[in-house]
Amino acid sequence: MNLSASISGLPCGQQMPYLQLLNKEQIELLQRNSNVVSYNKKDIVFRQNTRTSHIMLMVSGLVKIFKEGRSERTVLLRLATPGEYIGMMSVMGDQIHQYSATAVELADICFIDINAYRNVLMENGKFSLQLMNLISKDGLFIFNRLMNQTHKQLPGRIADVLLYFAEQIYKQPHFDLPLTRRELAELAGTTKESFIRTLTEFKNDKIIYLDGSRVEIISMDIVKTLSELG
Amino acid sequence: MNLSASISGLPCGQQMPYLQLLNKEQIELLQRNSNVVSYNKKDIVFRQNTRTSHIMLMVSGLVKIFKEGRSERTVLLRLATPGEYIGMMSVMGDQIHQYSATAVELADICFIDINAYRNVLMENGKFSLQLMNLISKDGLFIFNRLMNQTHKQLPGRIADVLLYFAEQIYKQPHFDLPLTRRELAELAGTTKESFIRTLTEFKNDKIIYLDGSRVEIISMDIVKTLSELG
DNA sequence: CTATTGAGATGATATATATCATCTCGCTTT
DNA sequence: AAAGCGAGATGATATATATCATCTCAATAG
Repeated sequence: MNLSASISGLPCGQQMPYLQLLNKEQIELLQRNSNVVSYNKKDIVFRQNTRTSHIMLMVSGLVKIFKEGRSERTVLLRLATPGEYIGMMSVMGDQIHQYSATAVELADICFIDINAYRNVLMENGKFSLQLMNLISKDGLFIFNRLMNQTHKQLPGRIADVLLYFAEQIYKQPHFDLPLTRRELAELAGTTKESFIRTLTEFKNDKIIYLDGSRVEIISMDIVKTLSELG
Repeated sequence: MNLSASISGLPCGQQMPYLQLLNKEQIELLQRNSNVVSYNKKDIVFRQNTRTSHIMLMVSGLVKIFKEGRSERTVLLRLATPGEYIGMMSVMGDQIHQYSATAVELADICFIDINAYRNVLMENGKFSLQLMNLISKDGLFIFNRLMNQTHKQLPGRIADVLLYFAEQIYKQPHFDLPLTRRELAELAGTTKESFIRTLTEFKNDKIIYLDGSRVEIISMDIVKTLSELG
């Protein structure tokens, strides 16, 4: 855990999904066994191949989840936003983190003791089923992203990245990219150079407005078509 | 559901994972609400984009799970063997099958009523946690496969396919491939031609013995090295 | 205040692998 | 028995994108 991360006594508050399915005792149990940790930009939250220690829930900020391979090859799987669990699949799977996470911007993350959480799961079937639903959806999502990477070519993948920010992260067609070109390339499954080139083409073709990290999608239709045609 | 599939009255028997965590009533509830269906080679078990209807558990045989894209592009995700659930992530996720499944060889599959199964999950926390563990592992597995496809080049991916059969499916270095070259290519994320070429190179380099569908891995070390180097 | 570093950008070139075109062989169909 | 068909195999060619090489510019460091 990074030294610059600071521990605050705040409870996890309202960010936990399906909180309404828990009773008072269960909520209190979780709150007694959780605390919020703040991470500065670029701080490491957890590292691939380390043991899982807590359930982690995003309270605020933005965190990138990525898989690091030998020799620089890293794949950016997704960005996590407030209200999302991170590393849940590894916690529930084989207890070893299968990917790493670092803060993209100032982020507060709620750490919940695994045993307390498991106890709640054990005695609350509805909550448990909903968590299963979340894990499954999360799996299917990353899944689709990787499938697209494998079988779409560049323009389609770049379009996917733009749609990801517009639809999933910022929920509007104008936004500032929170990542470097290199990271964006890792998200699209390509190289920095190829990413830049293709994005520049989009700009020249007036599909998007582009200035530094500022992006404005001019023709959402064309972006969607590019994504669909692959 | 395919016409040539025949329904037998047999219960799912001993194939269900973590059966020992269930009590007598729970086992009986599941057995009353399940039946085994047989599928012949090439029969469709379920089709992508259809609604999920049952929990499905492999009793015997071999089934391929794949994603079909427009224009022939299909990706073979994995093969399912006895004791494995199929389509579980979709059932627990958004209730729409995200991929298709067909029998590769004669297969018996146990269909369990979703509601009965959910009831058991709701009242049995330990069983529920184990299922979460299975779903998570399944997700992590397919992840790794797709990641490898995205970031390894051909020889590494072909080596992965050989290791998949040797280690996961048949658990021995000599086996008969149950799939056509085209399907194997879909499993490796490449084309039939490229797959054949690379496999032939392996043969010429005496890394494997190859005759039709018969494969014998001569140098497991080299195959593993190829897989690791990507 | 100069020097260094890293991000962004763009052109030239290399290369892995897809695509296209055949050919054979065994099997099913008529 | 002839004809058609799909799987496997192999060569020739095309092409998307990675790689390598520069250049600029702004930010950070000494």
